Amino acid sequence: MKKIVKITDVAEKAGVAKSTVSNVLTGRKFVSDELKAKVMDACKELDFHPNFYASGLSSHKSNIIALLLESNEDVERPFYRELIVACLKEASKLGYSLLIYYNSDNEKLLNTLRQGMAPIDGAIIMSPCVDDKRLTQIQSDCIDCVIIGRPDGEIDFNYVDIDNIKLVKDVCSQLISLYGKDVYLINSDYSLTISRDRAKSFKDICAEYSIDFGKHMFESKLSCEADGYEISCKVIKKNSVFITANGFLAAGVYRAAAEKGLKIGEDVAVFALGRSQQHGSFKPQLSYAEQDYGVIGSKAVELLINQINDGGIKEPVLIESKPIFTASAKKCN
Amino acid sequence: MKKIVKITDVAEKAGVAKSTVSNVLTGRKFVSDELKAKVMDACKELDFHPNFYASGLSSHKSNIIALLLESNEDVERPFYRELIVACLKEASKLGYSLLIYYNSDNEKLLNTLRQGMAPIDGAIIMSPCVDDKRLTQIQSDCIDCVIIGRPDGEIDFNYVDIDNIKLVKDVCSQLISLYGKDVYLINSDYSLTISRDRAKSFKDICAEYSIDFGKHMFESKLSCEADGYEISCKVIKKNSVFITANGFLAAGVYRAAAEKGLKIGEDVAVFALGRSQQHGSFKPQLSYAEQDYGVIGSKAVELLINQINDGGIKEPVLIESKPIFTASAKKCN
DNA sequence: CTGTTAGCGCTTTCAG
DNA sequence: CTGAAAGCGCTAACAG
Repeated sequence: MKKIVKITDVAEKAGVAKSTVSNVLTGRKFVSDELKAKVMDACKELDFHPNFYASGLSSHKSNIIALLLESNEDVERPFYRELIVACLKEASKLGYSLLIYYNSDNEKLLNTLRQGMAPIDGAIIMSPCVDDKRLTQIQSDCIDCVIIGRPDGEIDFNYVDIDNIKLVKDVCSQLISLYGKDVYLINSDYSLTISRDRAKSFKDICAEYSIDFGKHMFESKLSCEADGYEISCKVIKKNSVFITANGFLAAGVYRAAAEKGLKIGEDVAVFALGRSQQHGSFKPQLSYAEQDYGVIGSKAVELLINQINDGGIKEPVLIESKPIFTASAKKCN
Repeated sequence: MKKIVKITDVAEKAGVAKSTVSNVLTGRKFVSDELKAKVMDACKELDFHPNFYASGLSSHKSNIIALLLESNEDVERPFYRELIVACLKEASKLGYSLLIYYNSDNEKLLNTLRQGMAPIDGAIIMSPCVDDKRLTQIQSDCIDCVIIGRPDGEIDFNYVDIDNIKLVKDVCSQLISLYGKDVYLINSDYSLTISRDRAKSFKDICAEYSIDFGKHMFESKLSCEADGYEISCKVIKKNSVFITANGFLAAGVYRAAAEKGLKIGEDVAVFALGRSQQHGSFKPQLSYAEQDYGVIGSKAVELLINQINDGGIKEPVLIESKPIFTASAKKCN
């Protein structure tokens, strides 16, 4: 075991003060070029490398950011793979390493956010991880955080989210212009902020086109095929348009249409906003919103590191997603 | 900013010694259940959480392992995505978090391995990252490491690698039994340990089947299509078998066969050991070795954490890969 | 700019 | 088990 060379040794070797060495290394105070060179030389000669824990203990800086993933999420999903790699690339571009916490129990996960509990300067939190009460509680002495997915309620965090409002608006306008005004939104559970965003946007559209919002918007707590079927059965007719929260609900619409002898794409248009099922298995192919998960990750990292450096600037980022119109809305092509 | 609660506060609250609190928390010394309970209660009440840097400074334990990726590697490749996720899952299963270093310059990357330079208990190193001289040099006061890919030379590190010896042996035997003994290995650069492993294995096969190793094994420094073409042109005939280091070389063999009017799969068999090109573009489809990158990652993590806990046990792990025989070796099906 | 000094919060040791 | 005290290696504050 080699003797550990410390800052004192360097100072001695270079013939300067210990604090000067520290100042050179951290760059926090001005040091003349001459002394700087001396110090650097001594560092090289002695093969000195600062101790991470010691400098962290006094400076509380690690150049590491964390990505917090809840244990109940399946990191095998392509979404996570993309997200992780994007965060990694962006972080390293900005001079940070990426520490991933996963699968530890969620309370521990959140404790990680307290000052000094983990070797991190900031953290990116996947939204399902956010237990609102607990976060609010921790928030007081918390490190910098960025949330992926819009946080619920009044929590004062920066976040990156899909621009659901714009997506619903764009998709609706497009479909209405081609199929007419008999458009329905089959939404998911209202407890999700995403559902409320979609509803809000749809309400605006309804106002614009004089559509009766109350009769054209449905909430499906379970977001299952059966719900999609049941809901659409009641209203489906030629030239109906269904915008569903996900593929399961869309599958229900497909069944309803088949039963009524309506052809998807020709007579009825279907569009799924979220991806929760193999879209490939739909016949005709299901229209959907394409998300660039990589952008979400890199934006989140960028935002976080800005926040770490510049202090508390809060400016949420919304990522546009791209509607892909396929055979299930063929008039759009 | 809330007052930071420290171990002293807990001790006071619980009415015990500071050192007792530490002993309870670290579990290094026996403490009676009664006191333990008192301490735990006090921790809860005061919402105490140990400071990472401070405990690291004295204990040098972080429960974090690192994955070191060289900057010149493209983490977008599926291989890395799989590897990262597999490491993450395995690490968290064993109670560790995963810190990924990427894109910093390689010297810094390696310095990370020194004791106390980074908040990590061990590291997994992707093999291309290993500058042998430097590693040997660092090795003396280095944290626990596992290398993915067999390290070159006499470096005393644990590693996880593909079982190239077995792969070549299996593929050769299979092909020889169906196409005959006119089998050729078009190998890549001998400076790679993987090439030497393949050659070694092929030599054994040659001995077993009385094949002239010198005339049946070729080294291609560039591993390009042109090399594959040139080399195979000289020897190709009906019932020849070509085992190539990668898809580029295989492409050359395809061209040579086409020129001689030999049908791939029927008259000539081709098998690519490594994946370095879109195998999908080959007609007929190219046979290849399928690797489970996830297994590589999780084995590496397992090995590393064993090493961290049990000390210096060194037992390299070889991962079997699975030959996939497609149309380019159709007799095998 | 120097040089000293006082921490950072925890672990460890050692005598009681 | 307690209690005091000595570090871990660095940063930061302050008087010179």
